[in-house]
Amino acid sequence: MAVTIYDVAKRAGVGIGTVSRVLNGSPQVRDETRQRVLAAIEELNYRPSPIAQRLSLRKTLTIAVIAPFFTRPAFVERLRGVEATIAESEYDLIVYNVETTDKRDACFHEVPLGHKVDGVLIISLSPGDDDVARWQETGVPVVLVDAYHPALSCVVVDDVAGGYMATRHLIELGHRRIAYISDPLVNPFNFTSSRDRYTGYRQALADHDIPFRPAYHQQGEHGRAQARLLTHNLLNLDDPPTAIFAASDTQALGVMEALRERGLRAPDDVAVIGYDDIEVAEYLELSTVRQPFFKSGTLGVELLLKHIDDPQQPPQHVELPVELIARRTTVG
Amino acid sequence: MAVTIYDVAKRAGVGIGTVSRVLNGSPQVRDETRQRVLAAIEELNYRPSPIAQRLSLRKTLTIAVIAPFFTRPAFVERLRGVEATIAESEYDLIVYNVETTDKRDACFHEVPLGHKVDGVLIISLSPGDDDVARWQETGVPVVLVDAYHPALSCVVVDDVAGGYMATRHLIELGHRRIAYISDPLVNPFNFTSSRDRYTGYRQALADHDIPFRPAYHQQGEHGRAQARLLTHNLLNLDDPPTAIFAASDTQALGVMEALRERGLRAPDDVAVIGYDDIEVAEYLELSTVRQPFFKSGTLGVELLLKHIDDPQQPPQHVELPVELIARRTTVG
DNA sequence: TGATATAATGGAAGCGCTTCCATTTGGAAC
DNA sequence: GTTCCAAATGGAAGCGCTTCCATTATATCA
Repeated sequence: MAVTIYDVAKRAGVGIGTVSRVLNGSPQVRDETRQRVLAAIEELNYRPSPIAQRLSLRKTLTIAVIAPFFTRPAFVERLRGVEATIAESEYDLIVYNVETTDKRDACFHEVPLGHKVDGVLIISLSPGDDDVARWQETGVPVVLVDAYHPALSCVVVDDVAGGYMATRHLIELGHRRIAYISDPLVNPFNFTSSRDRYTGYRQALADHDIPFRPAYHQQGEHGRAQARLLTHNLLNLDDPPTAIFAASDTQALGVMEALRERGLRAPDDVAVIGYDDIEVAEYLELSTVRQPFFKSGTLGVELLLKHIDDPQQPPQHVELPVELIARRTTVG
Repeated sequence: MAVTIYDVAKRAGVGIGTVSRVLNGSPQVRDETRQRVLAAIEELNYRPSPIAQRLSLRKTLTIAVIAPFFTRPAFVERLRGVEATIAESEYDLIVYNVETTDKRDACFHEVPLGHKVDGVLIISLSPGDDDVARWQETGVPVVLVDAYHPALSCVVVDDVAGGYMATRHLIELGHRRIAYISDPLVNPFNFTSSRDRYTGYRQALADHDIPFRPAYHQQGEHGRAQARLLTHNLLNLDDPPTAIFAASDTQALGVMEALRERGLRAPDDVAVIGYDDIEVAEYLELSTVRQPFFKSGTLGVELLLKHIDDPQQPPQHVELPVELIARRTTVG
């Protein structure tokens, strides 16, 4: 059926060991022999079986990415970075999309144990100590992107600084009544970014002697629709905010939608700033905090490959900078 | 090191054949024996090696998806459908992102030949006859989503009908000067959707006795920025269009941007309709043509699995319906 | 020219499974 | 207690590689 190394060996009149050596670029093959083998490979259109190689090498040569694709719009950009880096390596990329906590738990349990992959990259999902302990035992390296655990290599952005930046930006524009709309700070997926940005928000307020008003922090399920409702809550207050910081651009869209429904405009009536700098933010002239998605993906893979090469490698924590992008919805 | 089937066999006091039978749910194992084996598996926390299974079974149990992730925003939704369906099967999903023609050619050449996958799903990329012929020889089934080839199973939407629908919608609103902005009809990736929608556009015009004006068809590289420039071209005409049909929502954003720059509004000054119904279209109240992305992904995988199960399966061509979504930018 | 070191080569063993075939076991029927 | 058949089981072979070790060819030196 398929051409094997034996066929090539026979055709070239050599042993299979020699063919293997040629395949793997071993220097100890006479040049003339190498040519003969190469010719046989060519003539038979031979391709070594990756499965057999992997069994023999005791490596899977594949890396898994576990991510909540779709609950986070910016995910694609990160995945793109991941794919680009893996494509340059000898590894294959296999992906698991997590949209429910059940699937997450299943992935956390099975993926690193299944002898299926040499390493795991987890995006935006925070494992528990028990998960991490279990993974350590298997010896399969795990790297986190946009999530944190002290025992694992992580690539994060400084969301506290980002939250601070966005809030300070609004303060510097003269706002004092500043609201924050976010995902639930405590949520089943344990997404931490909303929480960190909240911390930055609170710090900025404190540093500028603006008292925090609990009613100005509205949390609800991620998404535009929910953010719209939360915004209406805010605008119904006796003392509505003059500026709203949304924990993501998607949510900022919901804010804008609510404003539109009330005939209000940004920034004149209410200033709005989002987070992520997703594709449409520029078109909408939405102020935001940009984070380096692509870069975080490439960096995550690079760290993971390092851990695969050298399992002794101590965990490394990389923090990527965020950048304030001031556009019309805050500065007019 | 790792626990193997031999360890389990020894522990359970049975032969490896029996362990394998238990693993694969063979009925011919005495119940008491099965319990003993199961217990041993549990105690040793054994997981069979997928690699060894695959080598033995002569199957890779993996499926490749080749797609231009990022040049097409709606891709994520399709990938989501693909992942969801594969996750229910015993297969793994490995992804290749194609952003250049070189990478595409490399993928087209190597992926189906490499003994790496049992099947290939290609999204939005049209292979040539030579590619297809080569694939047929290898016996690895290939299914196309959002692309077409007579010899392959395909899942497509009726883009001609979609283009027709959008154009007729504008005509019914009283427009006669209707422009079309699209990707280059002839392009290195051989994307066909712009071309098909163009065909629909031309047909609708013809059916309603509206002469086609070449200047009303503007083509340029995909993307918002380019569409914006093309729109300015249109608006600079002596006789500018009163309605613009953009081949994608992304491009429609560029159209809207250009209108905004000129102080024009949709639909009063110029009506605008896009294509795809991407996430933000609703927020922007953009009229558009919706296509079932998720469904196309699931269907593509289902077809592929069928071909893997039965290689004799003749190619099947599925056409999914599109739907006109009329919103503010056309109907006010 | 022969002895010896070195480079090149062949191929068995082993990676961890599945499966087939031979063998054993357990009962049913007498 | 036998006989016989079906069910249950053990384990060798084989999947297609890599690698190690033994062997052979080639080169070097005296």
